[in-house]
Amino acid sequence: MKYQRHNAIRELVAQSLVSNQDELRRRLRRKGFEVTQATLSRDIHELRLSKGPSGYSLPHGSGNGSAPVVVDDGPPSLAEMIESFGLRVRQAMNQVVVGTVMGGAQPVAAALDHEGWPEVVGTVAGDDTVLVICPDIRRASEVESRLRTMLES
Amino acid sequence: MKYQRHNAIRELVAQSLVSNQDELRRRLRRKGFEVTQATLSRDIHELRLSKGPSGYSLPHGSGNGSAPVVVDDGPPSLAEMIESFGLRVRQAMNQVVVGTVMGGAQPVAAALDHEGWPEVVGTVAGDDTVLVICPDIRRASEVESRLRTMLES
DNA sequence: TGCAGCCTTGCATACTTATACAGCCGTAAT
DNA sequence: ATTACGGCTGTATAAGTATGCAAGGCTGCA
Repeated sequence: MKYQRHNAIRELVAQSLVSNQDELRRRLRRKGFEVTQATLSRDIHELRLSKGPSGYSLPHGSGNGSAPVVVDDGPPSLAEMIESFGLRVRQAMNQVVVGTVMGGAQPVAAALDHEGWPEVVGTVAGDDTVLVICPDIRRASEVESRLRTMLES
Repeated sequence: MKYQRHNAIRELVAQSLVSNQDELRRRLRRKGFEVTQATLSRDIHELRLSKGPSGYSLPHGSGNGSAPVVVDDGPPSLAEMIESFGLRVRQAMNQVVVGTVMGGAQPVAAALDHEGWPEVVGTVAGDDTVLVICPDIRRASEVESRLRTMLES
């Protein structure tokens, strides 16, 4: 019976607005499926539905609503990156330019972004150059010297 | 302060797995935003995030579950691009940095170029960052607020 | 027939999210 | 300065969702 119920749920969710599990329960009952909220919670989990501002919806694409993103825990330390790939660091106005070995810009920029420094507004990476944008000249100096320290360590 | 918090939330949700509002609260605290779960509930509502098997995620396309059937008219507008891919907008001197989801920088920059704004001297796109160069600080502010409006819509 | 293993479900309850309400703060009009 | 209003927030709590546990029902095997 479970799979028929799953189909009914998919259908209801696709065609109409279902705001919560109790509403879903009542609607299913009208169709002859009589189960409790607990079961629906499990069904929804199995069907990988997601809940947004407009009620429940089917998983996106063929996979699912949101890609399997990596959990935020083990940062590849910026210092290591700079040490491995960095070649030079220079400041220009509110910008800092980091030269790296060929292909090193991307990972360095990513590590820098990951660091989340407030002095960094954003980074743009080419092949061997990372452009770091800072809010102003003072903070660019700040960033420059910090990066330079890593480079020279 | 609310607006910056929204940016931070978008970013966290795009880049990592956020399973619930309390986890979000703890992560935001590390970044300097100290608010309660109630506020986050409201933020999430305003940002129209949805929650699925893999945590919270950004709105899909321009709408969510219920797609407002739209006719395909010409090239996607900048506003749509920003809405789909944009995560944050910040100004630094005469530059504006637009953070996007991975891979979103290129299309956003293209749409921005296509727009032909006189306040935009040029754009450079990385993987997830667009650097917009403006003639001066005043016009950068102009551009920033315009983009921010699109982002917050 | 009796038993073991597995699946599905309901109940009770823990956990998570939303919201009514009130306080605070800044702005604009008086 | 005073008052009125509106936005943002925290507190307390209601509303909604997930899950440990145990019961009941299959199936396959001795």
